[in-house]
Amino acid sequence: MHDIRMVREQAAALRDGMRRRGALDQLEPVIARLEALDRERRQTIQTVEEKKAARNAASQEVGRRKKAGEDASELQAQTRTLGEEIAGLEASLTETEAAIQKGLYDIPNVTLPTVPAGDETHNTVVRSWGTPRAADGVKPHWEVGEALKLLDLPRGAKISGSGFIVFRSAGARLVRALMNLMLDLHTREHGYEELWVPVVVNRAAMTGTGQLPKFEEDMYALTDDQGFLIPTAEVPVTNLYGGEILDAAQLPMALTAYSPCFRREAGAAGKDTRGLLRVHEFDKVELVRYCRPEDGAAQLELLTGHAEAVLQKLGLPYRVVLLAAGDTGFSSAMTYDLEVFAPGVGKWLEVSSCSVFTDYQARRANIRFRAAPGEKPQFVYTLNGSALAFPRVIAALLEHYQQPDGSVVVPEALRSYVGADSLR
RNA sequence: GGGCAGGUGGCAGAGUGGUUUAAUGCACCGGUCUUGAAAACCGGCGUUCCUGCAAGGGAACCGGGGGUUCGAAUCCCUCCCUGCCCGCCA
Repeated sequence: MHDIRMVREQAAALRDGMRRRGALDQLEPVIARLEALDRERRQTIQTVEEKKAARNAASQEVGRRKKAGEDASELQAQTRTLGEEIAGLEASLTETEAAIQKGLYDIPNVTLPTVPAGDETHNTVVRSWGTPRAADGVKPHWEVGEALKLLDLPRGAKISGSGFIVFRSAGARLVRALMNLMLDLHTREHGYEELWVPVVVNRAAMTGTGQLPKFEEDMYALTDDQGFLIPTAEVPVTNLYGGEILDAAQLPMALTAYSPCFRREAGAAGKDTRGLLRVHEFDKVELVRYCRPEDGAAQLELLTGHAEAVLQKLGLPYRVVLLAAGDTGFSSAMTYDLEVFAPGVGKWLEVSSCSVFTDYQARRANIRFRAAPGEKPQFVYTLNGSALAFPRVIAALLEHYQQPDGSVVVPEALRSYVGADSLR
């Protein structure tokens, strides 16, 4: 969420940001309305506060007279009228502020200057690592997975629905191995604190990271109780310090958590539905960082490197894509996608999305820090990235390391975790 | 799920309708004193919003929301959370 002051004082930069996302035409009415609402709000506040000051003074006078045994009924009646006027003005103020809030929720973050303008055709590959394997003869992961009895897709669909995966035997162990490999790497070598968090969160948390109110239809909601299943550990982890003021010494903060992730994928029916490419429940290790504003860009490079390190450990060829403004997520100011090559399906698969949100999320979740004692609190910058999402990594492993005899070689770094050199 | 007790500033902790601009202590910051430090003393000590070039002025905030009243931390309703007891349970 933007500060209304952004609309008031930096309207040109805001409009330019929306233009770079290709969203200005759509959002211009929202911005114009916000400008009007802001003027209206401030005017109402002035009036209401004058009346409140008058009421406060009058009420005190009533108290004084009563104490002195004098009559105050006339003054009381006047003050009552004042109170009624205040109530009316405050009701309209509440409406105005709700409208402002709603408008602000509709405006995405402004991307950093280094982000190319335009739609996804302007995404740029900034670097790549490893050599993609030639596609010939490589079977798609769902075929290998079923042949080696690592996956049981039909039974997953039976007990839960399509898009819910059952892993079994070495496949199940592979999931656990990936979790341990990634968490060990991030905690031991990258300095992250490990968290284990609830997968059910409340509406406030979902709003803090920006999933709500705009993307409610993509979330699984509990019916008998309030609450949502998290679509990513970003939600509980980023909101961990919501409403708090941190000490400067705590920054940068680096947190990591494994969690299952639940996504309805509304509107994505029929797209990449085979195998592990797009599922409703999957596992992921997430990285979250909080930092000072001046460190935002550097911290994004650092975080992206931590996600890349997992792919390098696994020996999977990948590329780093800088998303253009129009393809950058709603709350994000700059995003790198990590795409791993899966020769069986012949596609680059997105296994991570690393973003810096500037103060956009922090303002929503109200996460601040005090740079020095006595200074005013300011919003932190938040960052996050998957490192990594499991299913597509598993798909890439089953395809990239596939052998002519149908077996799959386990990459070195994973062997002690899986307890085998190859899956056969 | 039922009952009881609570939720006040960074922390502790007063305050049950009107000089409360929320006492007091601790912590923290500045100063005096000191060679330096400690102690002592003096001063400061929150967040948000509106207004103003500024100095300043004003408003709101005692778990959230609503109500009663001229006036609410204080009374009422409701929700949330914490602790304890009972019940249930992996």
